[in-house]
Amino acid sequence: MDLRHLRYFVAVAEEENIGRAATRLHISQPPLTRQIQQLEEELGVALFIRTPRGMELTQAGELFLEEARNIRALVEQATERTQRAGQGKLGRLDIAIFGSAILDLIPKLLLNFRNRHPDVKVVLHTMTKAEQIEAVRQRRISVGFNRMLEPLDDIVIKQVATEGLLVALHDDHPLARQSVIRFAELKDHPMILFPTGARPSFIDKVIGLCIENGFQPQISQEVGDAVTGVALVASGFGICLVPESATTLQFPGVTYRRLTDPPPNLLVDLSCIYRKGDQSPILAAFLRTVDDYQSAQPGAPKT
Amino acid sequence: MDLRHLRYFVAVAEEENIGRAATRLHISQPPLTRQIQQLEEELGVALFIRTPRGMELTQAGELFLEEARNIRALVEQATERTQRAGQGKLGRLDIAIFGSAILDLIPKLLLNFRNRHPDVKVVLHTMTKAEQIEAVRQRRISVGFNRMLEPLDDIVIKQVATEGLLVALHDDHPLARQSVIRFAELKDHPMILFPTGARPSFIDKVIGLCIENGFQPQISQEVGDAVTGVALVASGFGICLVPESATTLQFPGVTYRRLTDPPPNLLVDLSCIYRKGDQSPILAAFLRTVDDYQSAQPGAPKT
DNA sequence: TGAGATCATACCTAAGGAGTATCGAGAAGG
DNA sequence: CCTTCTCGATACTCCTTAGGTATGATCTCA
Repeated sequence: MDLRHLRYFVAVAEEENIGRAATRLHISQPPLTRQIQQLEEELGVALFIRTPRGMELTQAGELFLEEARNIRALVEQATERTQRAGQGKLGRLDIAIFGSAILDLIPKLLLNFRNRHPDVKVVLHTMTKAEQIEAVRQRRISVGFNRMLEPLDDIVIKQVATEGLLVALHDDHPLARQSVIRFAELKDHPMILFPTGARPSFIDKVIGLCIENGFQPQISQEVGDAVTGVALVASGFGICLVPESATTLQFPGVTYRRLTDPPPNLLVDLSCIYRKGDQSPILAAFLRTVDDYQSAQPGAPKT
Repeated sequence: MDLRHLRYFVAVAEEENIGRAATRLHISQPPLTRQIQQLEEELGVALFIRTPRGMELTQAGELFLEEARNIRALVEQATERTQRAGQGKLGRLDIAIFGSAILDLIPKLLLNFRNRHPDVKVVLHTMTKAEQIEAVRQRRISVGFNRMLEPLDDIVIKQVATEGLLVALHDDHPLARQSVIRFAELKDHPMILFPTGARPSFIDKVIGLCIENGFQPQISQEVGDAVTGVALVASGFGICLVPESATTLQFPGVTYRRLTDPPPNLLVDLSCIYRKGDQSPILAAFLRTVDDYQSAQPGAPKT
């Protein structure tokens, strides 16, 4: 049996007349007669009763008509859904984020993407950098977001944004009286550092900056992520260097101050990674969303 | 697209290797390659990623695999169900019966039929003789049961059984003391007759017999069916001639007596009618059940 | 009885599915 | 590092079979 047989059968059943059905199918009558005979022979069942006035469905034929319509609808739906999936409009996208970096940019990106592709299910996973790389390799996730990534053979790193560094201070902290602060002034103030774990990371950036400015940081506490760090600032544990996006966190008693040093050194990146050679149309659509978002932003990227 | 495409696609998806899939499908590798390409081209979607080790489904491919399996299962189910319908094992059978003649034989026939064809839905309709003939012509019913049918061009009459006549009497009735009764003895005893309405019918048979035996029946009451007639006998309205099968009705105060006259005249038929040329396999199966039932009965048919 | 439908049959053409042979690209192994 | 193996893709041929035209067989209806 063939989908053609079903199409022809439905036409004949609806027209109750082979000639008219043939016209409707844009073929001539004899081949249609033969296709119907063939179908009946294959099923071993009479689907029609031939009358002098045309073709009349048998009971079995009526049943088969229902089924045939069902099948044809299912086929149509399958092609349509598959095409949508092929255009990245239907399916699932697994994204990994790190600790607390979900602060500003990433929620906006996700929102954009979901508006454009409402039928793609976005699943978020929290992973460390090493876990993300492993998960991308094993295809458990399609995209991972992280900072300070180092080049790898099988993984593409796409810079999404660069952010400046701010100092988070308690309102009562002496430096909080200054509207701007030079990095060197941070010397001797107890400092909260993050994240613990995977190297190289934001923590190394901060320590490096301290050494460049001629001092060893006085470590008050090491914590897992920016949220915890800022929470400790609120409790008076010390100061904490954070990326700009952390200002979304408004803790009572915490103020953020800009650093006056020339920016090149004071920038930290946010990038995403994905498997080199990944052809997934959903990934492609997501990366397109990222690009579009960047070009819509004024102070943004360097692709 | 074609069911062949689906079959091939599923095989390749399952084997993850065109060569192996081709072997499984009993074709060679190149045509399979082309069919898959064709399918992808028609859908406008890459279903597989070609790797040096074989074929790997894309996300769209995975979706399409599900759909394809669905469709194939549905096709299989459709052919199977249609074949069963063609053998009269699946579907619906509309049967008409008259008034109260459902007394003995018909329930047994229906029970037999339902045991053999559990997936055929039997729908019973109560109709008069004329309604049955009309309904058979219009195909609202497939079979009708009735008595004393007269030949028609477009309808087949199949005799199902012949039954003798009995007299239903009240226990107190003088004739009830005799173990057997001659028909002529019924003279002058008030008689309940049925059915009213459509002619010719059982009532005419009874009146005919009275006249043959030299008397006009003394009509006490005309009623619609045997059940009502016997109920009136119980209430002392008179005697009532009924077919044998009415003995299933056991009313308090009612006894049945055999008539001693030679039988040929005292027989009444039960027949079924169906449309001449009706090819329905369900009808055929039902008629087969009737035949089998008759040949299983000792004192039965004359086909 | 003849005209008009309707489905079935006979025969031809050509589209396309399947086969064989072969290529090209990676992966594996000495 | 080069050979060999595996896998999918391509080129070309063959033959099945869907579709076309012409015609036949029935039945209805005027």
